[in-house]
Amino acid sequence: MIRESDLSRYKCQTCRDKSCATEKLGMEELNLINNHRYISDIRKHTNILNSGSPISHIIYLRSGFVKEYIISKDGKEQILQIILPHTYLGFASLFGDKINHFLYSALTDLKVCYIGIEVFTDMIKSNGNFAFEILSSVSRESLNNFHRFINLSNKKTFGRIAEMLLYFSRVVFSSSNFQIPLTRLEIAEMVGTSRESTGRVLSKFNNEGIISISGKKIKIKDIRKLEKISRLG
Amino acid sequence: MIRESDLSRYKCQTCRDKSCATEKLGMEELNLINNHRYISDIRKHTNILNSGSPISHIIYLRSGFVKEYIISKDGKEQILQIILPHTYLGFASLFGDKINHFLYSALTDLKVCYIGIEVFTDMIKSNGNFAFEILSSVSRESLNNFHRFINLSNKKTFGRIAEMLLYFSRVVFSSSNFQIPLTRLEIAEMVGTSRESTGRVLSKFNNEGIISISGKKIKIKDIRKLEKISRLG
DNA sequence: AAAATTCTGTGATATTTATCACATTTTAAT
DNA sequence: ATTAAAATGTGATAAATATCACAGAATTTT
Repeated sequence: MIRESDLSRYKCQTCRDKSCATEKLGMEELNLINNHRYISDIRKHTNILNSGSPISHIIYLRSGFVKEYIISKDGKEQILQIILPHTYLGFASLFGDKINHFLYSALTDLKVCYIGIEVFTDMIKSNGNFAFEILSSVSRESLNNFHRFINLSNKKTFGRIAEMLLYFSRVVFSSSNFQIPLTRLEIAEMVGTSRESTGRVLSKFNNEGIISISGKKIKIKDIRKLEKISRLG
Repeated sequence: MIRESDLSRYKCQTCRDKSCATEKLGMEELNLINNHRYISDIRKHTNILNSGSPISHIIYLRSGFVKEYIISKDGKEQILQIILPHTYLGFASLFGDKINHFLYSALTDLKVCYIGIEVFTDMIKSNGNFAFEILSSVSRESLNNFHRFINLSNKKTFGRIAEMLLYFSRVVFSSSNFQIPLTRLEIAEMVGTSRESTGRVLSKFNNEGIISISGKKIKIKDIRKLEKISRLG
């Protein structure tokens, strides 16, 4: 781990405009963060945070994708969301009991920054506007997650897979052509079906010309049809 | 609707200690709220807020129960949570787009207070500690909801009904003996099954001596067994 | 108190989807 | 390059649960 304040590259200013919660921060505050962070590279498949561990740092994801998940009592993984670049990790837990409630694992190689939580808690208490911004972003995000989850749970397998494809195409990659960083089993864990069903539905979509898929490379060919399937539930 | 500041009963002080988000407020702030609220009585089955409407007031629930729900594209209701007395309604939406995202309907007769949202936004911006309190309470609550939801979705019908019973017994009524303010259909909408399955499972629990049920009156007789069923999924 | 509406229970049936078992392919490790 | 391990596809089967149809209760309205 490298003390970032010594380096000239990767200043926080570089990340500020990427629509993260800190985009409304002033220069002084940005410098404060800049002086209290550590950068780190994390390799694919590494476990980042464990459930139940106390939180000492917020993790800012500079590049790469992370899965947030839990393990249910019967040992199955349930993926809750994919954390995207220029987003924070573990923010929501910060204001509750300061215990991390989920598991995080790197889906790809990552570049991250660790920022001590005191930096944030101090700024929140001293800067009302910043507090309000954070409050907005936390509640918006949790509302989004909740909605996505409700949506999923009202759908049958076909609708779920369709929605997952739209999610990756729109939210994660902003492209109809992408390489999904998940195995079939992980997709299943994300939408709440079995590995086999996931594969079957994906093949069916492929045969019907809705998508073309080869391994993890996916191309969405008929987004209207996919939207329709997703709507039907 | 009655301007409450004219009355001496029902001052905000009365509600302060009921473990709501405002329990850490000072006297001045409490008075501010006190001077900017309206009380209202709402009858059972009344719709309180519609999805999509802009939020102008936070609603503090002084007594009674409210269901928070959405209507999915195929017209089915999905109950998200039961709002308990001495809790706020619509708080989470306040900090995002200020649009209400859910539907709210009175399960029982209610006593509520309407408080203009500016009162809260002003206090948040001027009082960092209050902002932090609100932040904590909002994220804790949304985390709870999320967890409850994830838990449910990992279970089969038996487990879901068991969990629902435990939820009412522990969280809502703090008693093993209660009258559930929901129809069978609403229970089904809450746990994500069909009306018929709900009834069947409830009868089965009754026949096995785990609960005794007659209409909406429920008594939990074997909580250990219920917990076990809920755990198994 | 009667009528109307809503709610509930029950059996039969259809649908959906998980599970199992095994062959094949792909990816990672030595 | 070879071996080992992980991931994927496919058919057969079983399990879970929704749906339908209707009768009887309970609740609300007039």
